[in-house]
Amino acid sequence: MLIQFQWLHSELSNICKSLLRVKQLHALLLKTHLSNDPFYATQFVRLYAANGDINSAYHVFDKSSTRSVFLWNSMIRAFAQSQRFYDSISLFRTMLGGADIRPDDYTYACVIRACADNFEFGMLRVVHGSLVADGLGLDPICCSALVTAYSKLGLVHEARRVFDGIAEPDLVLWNSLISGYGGSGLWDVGMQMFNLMRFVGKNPDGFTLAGLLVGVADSGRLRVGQVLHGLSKKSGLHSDSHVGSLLVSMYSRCKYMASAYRVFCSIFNPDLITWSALIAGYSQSGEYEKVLHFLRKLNMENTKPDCVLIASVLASIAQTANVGLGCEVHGYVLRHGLEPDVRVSSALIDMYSKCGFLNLGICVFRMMPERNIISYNSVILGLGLHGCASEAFRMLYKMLEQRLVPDEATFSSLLCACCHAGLVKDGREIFRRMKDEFNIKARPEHYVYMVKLLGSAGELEEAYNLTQSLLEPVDQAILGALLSCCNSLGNSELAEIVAQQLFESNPADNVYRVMLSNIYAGDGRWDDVKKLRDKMTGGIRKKPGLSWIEGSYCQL
DNA sequence: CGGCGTTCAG
Repeated sequence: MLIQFQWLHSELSNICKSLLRVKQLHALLLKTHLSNDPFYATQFVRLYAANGDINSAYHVFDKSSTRSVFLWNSMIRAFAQSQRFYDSISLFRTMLGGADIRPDDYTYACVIRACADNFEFGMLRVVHGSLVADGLGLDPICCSALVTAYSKLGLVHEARRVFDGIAEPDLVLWNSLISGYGGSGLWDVGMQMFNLMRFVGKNPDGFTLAGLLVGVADSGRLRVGQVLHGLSKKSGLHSDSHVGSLLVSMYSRCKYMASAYRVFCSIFNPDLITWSALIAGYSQSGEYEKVLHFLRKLNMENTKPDCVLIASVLASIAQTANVGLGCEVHGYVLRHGLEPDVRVSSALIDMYSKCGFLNLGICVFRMMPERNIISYNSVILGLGLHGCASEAFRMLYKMLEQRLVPDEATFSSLLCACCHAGLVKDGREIFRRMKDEFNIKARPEHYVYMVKLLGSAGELEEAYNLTQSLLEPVDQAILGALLSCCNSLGNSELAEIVAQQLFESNPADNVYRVMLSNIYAGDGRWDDVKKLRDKMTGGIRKKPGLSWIEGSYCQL
């Protein structure tokens, strides 16, 4: 018997990756007098959960007569990590209700994280109150979990209040707050906290720099990013894989691909995420041939692209309308079973419809096991771009039936559909519903579509009134769209007014002067053309346009 | 058994 237990111990300490093996070991344990030992129960809860059998995990927990804190914590964590938030919370409540055992810092850390992951603000408040009542209000682990959770829910001020309650925050707590500011777009406050942290004598680690870099990369502040780059070099943290990836990503988002590549090269053994950051950078900067080049290089390293990388490669293929390549990637997706992934499928839909193969995009959409708002938006945009406005609207209603909430991009696609089909009435109506019914504030892109829609229907006055109802400064894209409508309708009086507004906000840009000059020319007002041309200094040379489509004309 | 950081799709 003893030999068997030693053997069991060593099996348990190995990572048990087979559910069958776990079941065999468990059956063996049940035959012994140790089956009631909370230590073994805890081990099996974890093993079952790690192998995806949450029901068996709960069975073990449920049948245990003596339950240690470890056992409770493991079960709560198992539920939380299997996306069963309500089961994990109800177990936590049971624990609170029972008199014999109290949650400890481990329990709270897990529950707090689960609340944040599920955006359960009300529950987070309850948990926070409860941990204070349990005397853990100043516990460093609970506090850093709270700081992260509040920040994730967009309540950085709450996070700050927790932080300020601690007399001597440890490094993790500093890092949590700094990441919280970074993730909430307040990178400058994050930098202030960072300086304060160094002032009180704490040395930053990789987490600190990563937290700062996330915010700086999002805001595209190249100078600050460069300072952080220097700082990470000085402390030897640039070789940290997370910091390295973030530096690549930061330079990529600033469109500084040469620097991004230099950082990439300085990383000893770049992982898939670092590669993806670089390749995504080339994709977003429009250097599409580099995307393929590095994809091939990655292939030679014997590393397989994952869903995230495939999605960004597909986005760059969509931009170049290279459907042959898109099909190759689709083949890769099918061979590796990546099609069920919403990110991959949404990117495929977009790629096919931007390449001119709407039907193939719709096929992918129909095959999807689960669809989210992005999948619907992709297919709505595809339909709209191909002039199928009524199908686009039908898709909106299907999406609403699935209880998905449309966002700004949904309405952008619908307005695009109305523009392509010339549906002025439906465009006006959906624009109104977006604001009144769905409480979405119209963004510049929505106004651009509305102006185009009204302008192309000859409703110039209504389009002009719409732009004048906006707060100053009006986005140039909106006024530019209006000016372009004036051009096609030959209305030089309104064009003058609109162009004047554009010149005031952006005196250096000659694009709109050229447009106005063309409108004058169309009216035969050559004196005005000359006056305008004289005001233009510097280059007014047009960049040559490039366009190509591969294979779009073959019928499938 | 724990608290902080990395790539992506419309």
